[in-house]
Amino acid sequence: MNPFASPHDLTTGQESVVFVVDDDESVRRALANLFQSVGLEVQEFGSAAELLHSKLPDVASCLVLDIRLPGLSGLDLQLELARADVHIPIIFMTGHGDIPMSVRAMKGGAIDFLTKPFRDQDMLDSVMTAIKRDRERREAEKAVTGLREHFETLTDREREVLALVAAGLMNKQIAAQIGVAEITVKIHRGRVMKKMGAKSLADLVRMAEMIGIRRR
Amino acid sequence: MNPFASPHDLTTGQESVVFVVDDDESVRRALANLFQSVGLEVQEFGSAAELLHSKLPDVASCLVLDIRLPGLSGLDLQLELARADVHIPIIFMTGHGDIPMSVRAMKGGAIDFLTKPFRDQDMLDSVMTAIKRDRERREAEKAVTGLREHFETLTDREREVLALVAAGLMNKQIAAQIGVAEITVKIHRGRVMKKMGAKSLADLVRMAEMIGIRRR
DNA sequence: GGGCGAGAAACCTAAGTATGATTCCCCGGT
DNA sequence: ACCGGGGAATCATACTTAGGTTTCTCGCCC
Repeated sequence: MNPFASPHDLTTGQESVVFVVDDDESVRRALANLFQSVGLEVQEFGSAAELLHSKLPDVASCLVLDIRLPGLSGLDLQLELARADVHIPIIFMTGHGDIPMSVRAMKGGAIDFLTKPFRDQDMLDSVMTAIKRDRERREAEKAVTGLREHFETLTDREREVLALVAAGLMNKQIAAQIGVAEITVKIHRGRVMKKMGAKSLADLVRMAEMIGIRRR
Repeated sequence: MNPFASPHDLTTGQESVVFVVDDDESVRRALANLFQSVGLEVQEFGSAAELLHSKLPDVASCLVLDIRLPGLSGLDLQLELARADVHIPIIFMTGHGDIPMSVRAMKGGAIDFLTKPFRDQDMLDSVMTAIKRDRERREAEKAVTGLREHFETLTDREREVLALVAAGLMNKQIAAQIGVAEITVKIHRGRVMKKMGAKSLADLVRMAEMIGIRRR
């Protein structure tokens, strides 16, 4: 073992993990070696259940799955993850797949569907693409989550005002619409800006867009 | 022929066309009948070149392609269309395809990849999905195009001011940044609002987002 | 009592409009 | 080559409206 080994991905300069799910240990080992050779961290699983029951680290990652697995198949696992709202990119491998399978996998959002035997480089390319996509998705998600947290701290009235402000109404119009004095709208509005951490109205409008606020 | 035949899709209530590209005329006729039976308009082509050289109508539509075609293959055509920035949804059919082909097609954005023989209903489902997606894409595109047209009428200065306004700067800050008096900024700003047809600052910010305006 | 909503008064800043004027530059006509 | 017009940018003055903050006061309800 290399004492200088790092948990960080030397290729991308950021932490990332590849989850390998295959019932054949020799295949898992071979893939693990391949990924480790380019500085990627690897976790191995022998079945879909094993992966579903483990707690996945919160870093950019991807799944490398055999289609045929004991218990849940790779495609079943893909469906389960989607149902659980887990959007980790998936790369499928198969020795005996068919076209409908590959189409189903790709429609389900898979990054790639490789037929064995495949070239190591093809697998690496797909994994790199997958991890890059996951990193981007995580960043986007993080931004929205942060906004939503701030949004949670708003009172009902403040949310109402936010929606109308984002819709472009003037304070007096908002006041008429919700039946309060204009000064009250100003106070709510000021609180909304502070709570949301918006530095300008433009900022606030963009935030409202991101968390999908619209007037009913 | 039904004298009450309409150019409008009876199923979706909106005009739409299916382009069928296959070198086998009997296949084309069969597909055309299938699509017409549910009220879809159909145009047939014997080769990729035929389709590329014809002017496609500007309505929600999709492509049904055989992978194997004389001249450009279905996959080549997909690539050509993407290069030409034509984003019409594609459904592939094949009698002798393989997994890498289907994966390539799906990665290229295909809606589906059907192996012959397929059930009529599967084809219809895919076509309906494709047309729905195209209609949505067209609507989104139309909105952005309209905005861009308005944006084109702005002078350089006005665009500069728009970018800074959308970034949330105050008039005085914008004035300092571009080295003019605050009153001048106000004038530009007013013109921007008028030319863009924005009814409020919130409106303008959303427009700027849509056409991808950001401060350098 | 404390959080929340509402609001009055006072005050200040920011934004928007109207009018008029100046300068620069390009374009077309003579 | 000379002249006039028009668009664009700039700015001043003068006002009006909108937005925002602070302080204090109520009323409500858990």
